[in-house]
Amino acid sequence: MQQLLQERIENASLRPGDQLPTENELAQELAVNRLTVWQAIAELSLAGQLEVRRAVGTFVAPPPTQFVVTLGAQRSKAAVEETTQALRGDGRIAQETLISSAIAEDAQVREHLGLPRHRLRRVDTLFGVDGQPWAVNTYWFADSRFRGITAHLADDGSVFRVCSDVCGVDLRDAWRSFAAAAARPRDAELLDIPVGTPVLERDGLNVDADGRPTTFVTRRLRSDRVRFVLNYDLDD
Amino acid sequence: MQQLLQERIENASLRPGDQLPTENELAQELAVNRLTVWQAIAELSLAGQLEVRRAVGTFVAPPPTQFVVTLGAQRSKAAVEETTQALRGDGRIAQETLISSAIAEDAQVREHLGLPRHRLRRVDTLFGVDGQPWAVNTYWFADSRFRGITAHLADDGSVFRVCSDVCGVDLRDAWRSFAAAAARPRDAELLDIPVGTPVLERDGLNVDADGRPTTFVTRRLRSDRVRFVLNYDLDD
DNA sequence: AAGTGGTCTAGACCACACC
DNA sequence: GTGTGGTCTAGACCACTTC
Repeated sequence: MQQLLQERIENASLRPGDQLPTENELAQELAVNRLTVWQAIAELSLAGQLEVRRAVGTFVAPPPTQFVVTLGAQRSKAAVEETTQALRGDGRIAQETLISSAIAEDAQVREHLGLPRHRLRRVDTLFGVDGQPWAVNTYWFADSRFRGITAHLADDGSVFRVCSDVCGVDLRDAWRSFAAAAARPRDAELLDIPVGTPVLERDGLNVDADGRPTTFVTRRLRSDRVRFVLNYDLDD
Repeated sequence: MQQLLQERIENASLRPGDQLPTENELAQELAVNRLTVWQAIAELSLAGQLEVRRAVGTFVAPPPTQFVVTLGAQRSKAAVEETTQALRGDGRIAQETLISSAIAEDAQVREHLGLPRHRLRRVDTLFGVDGQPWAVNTYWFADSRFRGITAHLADDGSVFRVCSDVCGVDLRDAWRSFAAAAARPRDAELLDIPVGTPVLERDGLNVDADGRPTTFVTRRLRSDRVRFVLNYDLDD
């Protein structure tokens, strides 16, 4: 029934922005319970096909308009922070605010960083653009190397900027990885999206000027906001 | 209540693989309705934190073990099909099967391909590894350039292989883009996942030997299966 | 105040995995 | 057969937006 309802809604040839009948109307027309209608709509909403505005109505969602971040394919320097730069060039205001900073432990991060004897610090931040939440970031690094960084981050939450300007450590990218994931309850709250909504997870390892692994970063970006592009050089 | 329930489950210090109490037990213990329990579990399941085995029980999901596909950062030739190659090197059997092939239209695809006067063909395939579904692929190209391709695809669903071996067109990558998306009902059915589950969407434009845009490809990959890595050269 | 979606209860039946 | 999760109904109350 739920599936049938979804197909009906899909095939109703509605255009983006169109409003659906209310849940009560749909329930009556199709002779099903309103909860059933609600569940069908909730699924399509999670799938990004419908936009539910509480106390207003349910609408066909417009296709997402994502901001495109171009990845440096060849550069190794200065690729760090390219998102912020690109946004600035687009006339937007990017801001990173500190959420938490604490000593923590994670086996996988340790493996990436390769610092068996160091205490690790985990710093969480929220990245926003024009006042809207875009990403939750988690930074990992040896506490000893950036001692006292938390105080600075309270003023300026941009971790890489503090690493560079305050601590004098120049970072460059070693690698980055991309995957899709579901928003966990904590992500969901910070990003203002329902639990389970897709997020784009971008992990990365940064090394210092001597090539030693220094920071490991996980960003979880709202999938409706960002897309990454990798351009290939065609003149080989 | 639902949120409270989720927090309880999260903080219950359960290890991956542990089984939760049954829905009836949870409902009774917490004095809520079983439907409420079910909804809370369904959300955490969508978020990838729980694994529900129908008629068996609900378990704490193990962290995903994703296959890592390394992106060529510098190459422009032969990067096409690198996933298949990497899988083969890993001893896995990759297979692509034709789902549909038809003349179709899409404004955005047309913009990418830049072929205003050609009829476009859309080919859909399912990419599987070791018998498991991994991705749904959608290929777009000028029908005239690959006329009669459908018959060949019925035998060998690997579109790029047919383009090269049968049609004699050598493709290379111009760009690729990465985003997270939610599985639509059709994706969900083919990939054997619930609607709304995160998928990794990888679009790409391929050009022929002369650099002319030739095929546009969208892959939607199961997020629990694949992750892409971009390595940076460090010797500059 | 009226109407919308969000959540919850109580109860029922079903499909499925496992023994 | 037994117990699991999956779905559905009927009815209720709530929070929120809009007028």
